[in-house]
Amino acid sequence: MAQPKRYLITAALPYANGLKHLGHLAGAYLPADIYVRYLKAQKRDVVFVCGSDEHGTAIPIQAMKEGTTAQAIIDKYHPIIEQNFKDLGIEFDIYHRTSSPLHHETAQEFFTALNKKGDLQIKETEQYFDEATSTFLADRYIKGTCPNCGYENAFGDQCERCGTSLSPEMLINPVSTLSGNIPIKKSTKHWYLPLDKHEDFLREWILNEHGNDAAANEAWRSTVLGQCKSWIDGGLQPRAVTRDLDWGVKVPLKDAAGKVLYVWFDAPIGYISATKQWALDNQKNWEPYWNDKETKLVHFIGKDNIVFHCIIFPVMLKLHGNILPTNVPANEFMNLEGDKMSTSRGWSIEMDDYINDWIKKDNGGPQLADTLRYYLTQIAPETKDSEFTWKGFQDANNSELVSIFGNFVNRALVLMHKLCGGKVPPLHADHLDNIDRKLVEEIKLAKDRIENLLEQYKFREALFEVIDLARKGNKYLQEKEPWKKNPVDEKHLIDNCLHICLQLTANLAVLINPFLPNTAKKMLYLLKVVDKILDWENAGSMKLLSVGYTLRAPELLFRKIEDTEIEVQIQKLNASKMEKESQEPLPPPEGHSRTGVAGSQLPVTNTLKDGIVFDDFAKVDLRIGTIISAKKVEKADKLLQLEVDLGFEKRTIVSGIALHFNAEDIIGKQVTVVVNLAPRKMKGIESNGMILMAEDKTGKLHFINPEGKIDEGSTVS
RNA sequence: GGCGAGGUAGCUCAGUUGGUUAGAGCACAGGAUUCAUAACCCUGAGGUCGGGAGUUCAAAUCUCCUCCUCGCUACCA
Repeated sequence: MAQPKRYLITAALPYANGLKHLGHLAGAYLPADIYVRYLKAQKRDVVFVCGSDEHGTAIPIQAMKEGTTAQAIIDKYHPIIEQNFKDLGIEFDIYHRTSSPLHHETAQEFFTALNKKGDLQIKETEQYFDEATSTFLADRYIKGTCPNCGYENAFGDQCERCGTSLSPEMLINPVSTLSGNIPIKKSTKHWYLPLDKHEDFLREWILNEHGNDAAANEAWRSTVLGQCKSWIDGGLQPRAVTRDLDWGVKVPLKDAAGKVLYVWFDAPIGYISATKQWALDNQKNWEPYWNDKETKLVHFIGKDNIVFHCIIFPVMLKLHGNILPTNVPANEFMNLEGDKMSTSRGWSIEMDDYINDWIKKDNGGPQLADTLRYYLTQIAPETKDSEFTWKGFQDANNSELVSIFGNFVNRALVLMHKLCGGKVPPLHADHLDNIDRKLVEEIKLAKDRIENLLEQYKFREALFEVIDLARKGNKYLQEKEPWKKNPVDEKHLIDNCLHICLQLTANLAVLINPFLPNTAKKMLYLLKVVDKILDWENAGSMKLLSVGYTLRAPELLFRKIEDTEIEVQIQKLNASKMEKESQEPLPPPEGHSRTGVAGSQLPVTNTLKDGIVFDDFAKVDLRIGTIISAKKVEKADKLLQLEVDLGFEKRTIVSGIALHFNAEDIIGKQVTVVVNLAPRKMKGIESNGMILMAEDKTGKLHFINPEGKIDEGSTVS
């Protein structure tokens, strides 16, 4: 297949409302960086763009929580995240931000182009409106009681306690968080992207052109294809492009005051505006990167972003006349020590934490950035969710980087100093044997294999090949045993062995460079050669070092990581989790953002419901009953169908507690029942009443029942 | 419940269109060695390929059923 004329590589825009963790790094930024470094070593025309995603409601809400402004929030996190990437060797050509004027213009132009062509639909809907502040309320600005778990401070889009997705209409007693008033319904106009009209295009483009048996094009990962298929088959809906909010890119129309572009619409356009800014900074033309069919566009993302990069953004690009991505090598998720990573639950390692603990310390430095890059690549969730463990991190460093790779390089240099006077020895071609020739051949083969794997985004395997080549070097040294050779009679054998080992070392520098750039640099220093050696075309060559050249004294590439260091980290992790858990109430166990790469951490406080008078309470008829039968409701995960003996009658009650109790375990239990609640049908079964449950801070449910068994039908007041 | 992705040695994972005794790395055990960060090198043990049935001369690989994990979705008063 012909090589693309140029590449545009993107990594998901981090949402600028907080720090990013190692899962994000492993999922998108690191593989993207490796790919880009490889392409650049190949001297291909490539631009690597990224930047902060700074719009959306989570940011002004974060600002409210911290008692500051949205602008202050993004100005705080944008530079930190940017610096974190630098410290970890993620080298973007530009790290832009969506709050920049250039981005606003670009996004507005994009919207206008689609709108003028009639690609957008306009719909009027009723939405909650706060009369006190004269604003339509975004989902996040409405609080109310969660219909699922009864939590009083659920947001209009999601309950932060039980994790249920909501819409503002579902909330009981909705309240505006801006004024505290009860919002009214008011009609508002919005623009929609009719995704349903593009189903045929998506089906053809994704499933046929990039399906498993795609002949000419790149086949996408099965995880990505599967998710796309699931979305398309599920039926696509028109999606609102605008919303009522004052934080974001203003809708560029006269009759759209108070409206901004929905963050999911403007964020991916951030890739384009970043490219434009890069072009301005470097006196280049950005247009071919987005418009010329000979550009290869690749999006590196985590799996939570698949729908945006494979379905929605491609539709936008197609309508706008841009090129489409050639591939979207999304990674799955990386768990941490047996549990999902989550900043809000304190179960994560932020990039910032790692940098402070390992890279900035005296014993760390850039080599420990490489150790992290090594381990994260080795366990990259390319085909399924994977798991970060501190023990695994230590093992990867100690038994692979130190023992195999670092050790080989060190042996080669030490032996060269001991046996060859600190200079690159000559090669005596007439004395080469099969073992020598085989190793030389292996170096060339390794280069080809690594190249192929990288082109297929198989970073884990590619990295293994580099280490494996170092392993072959160790084996070769063992077979040759130059330290046992007679320095006079067998000098030519010593020379040949060390000559080959040193050339191999230089090759290892070239091959490891995309993965561990700091290590490659250090190797160049030891070998006293210039950066140019790292050009990919040099891999496989046995002429990288000149004969007779003096090299530097050996230095260790990696240090060992001690058990005590690992213990400290594990303790730190547990402490952070405990600390978060002691704060009430507990954030939901999961939840990934729909636009950026990170879920947001949200403030939640316990507030009391409004006061009531006795008569209000007296309306509720509470009775004690005994569960006499219980069975799971078909086709529902959370529902149990109960029969409750209330003394005066037996009733069927459907209760959403199946995730907490087994049907057979609760038979005979006494419960408190609201008996005068209006009947309601669920899954075709009429429920006549409601079982009262208490929920502890871990989210576990408990029955409310009398201390000892009492008569059914007893009143509660 | 529906859809999607997975379930292969203690751990992390490979296994192309079904074909000889199912592979690798790490960890582990034994041996050898000492140039090297007690590192390297050799050898070995370890798996009824989640479970069951079927198709086939032959199945980790195809079909059906079933269990478990993850994601999306439905249900949730």
